Amino acid sequence: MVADEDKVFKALADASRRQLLDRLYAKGGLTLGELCEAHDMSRQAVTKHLVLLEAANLVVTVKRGREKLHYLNAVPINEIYMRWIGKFERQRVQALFNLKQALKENDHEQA
Amino acid sequence: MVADEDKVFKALADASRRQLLDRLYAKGGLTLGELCEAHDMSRQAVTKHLVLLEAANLVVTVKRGREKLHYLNAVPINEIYMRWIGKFERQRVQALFNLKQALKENDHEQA
DNA sequence: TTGACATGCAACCGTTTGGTTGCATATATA
DNA sequence: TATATATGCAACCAAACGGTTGCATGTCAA
Repeated sequence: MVADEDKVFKALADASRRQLLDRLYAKGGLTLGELCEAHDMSRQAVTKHLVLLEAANLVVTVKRGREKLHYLNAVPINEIYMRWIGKFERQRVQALFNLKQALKENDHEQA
Repeated sequence: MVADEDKVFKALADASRRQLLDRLYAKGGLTLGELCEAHDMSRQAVTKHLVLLEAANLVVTVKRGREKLHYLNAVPINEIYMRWIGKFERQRVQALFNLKQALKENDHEQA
């Protein structure tokens, strides 16, 4: 589970891969060739990115004849949100308050 | 803005850095030394991680004497959620539906 | 069957990353 | 002032990353 989480974070760490997800968000079922068209790199580079996205379960594929259709799977993103980002988000206002409070206390200590 | 987004994603890509954020979430105002205690690496390694977290604006620091106090800043996480993850999250159910639909259509084509 | 098309696999390569060690600097305290 | 403590800076290194090129495999269509 934690290993999967790490895969997802690492998969999201690259701008090209986030772009691929954006494209699959806009339109599912694209082939490798179609995904390559919009990216300024070799087909093999795109393939490598897609392999990582698949490993992180962010992309699901279906083979149709000699083509491979790609679909976005947002579930892992949801999971990360639920068990990680949401925690910070829910505490955002509180954390800001704590920070300001700490800075204020620090001011007093230095004064 | 996009460059910042990239910094945040890259900062979150490392498990050690996420751990540091977790610790600062649990308790703010920790010094570098205190942050090092729980991690099985050299102080300088932790420093490097904190530098990246600061550059991504995920951690804010205050110097107090010879100590440096670290605080979590969840704002960038919130921004990423707002303008990136939320998009996918909102479409999650719809995307699953689309995927199933596509698989069904694919079945029909192959049959 | 033959040729074109879509994808897969593997070797290679420069750069970035995550870590180390050694030394320098700044601050607190006896 | 002298010494211990907390942090900063820089050089170095192995491994991972993001990309390339070349070739192999599988599938459609004439």
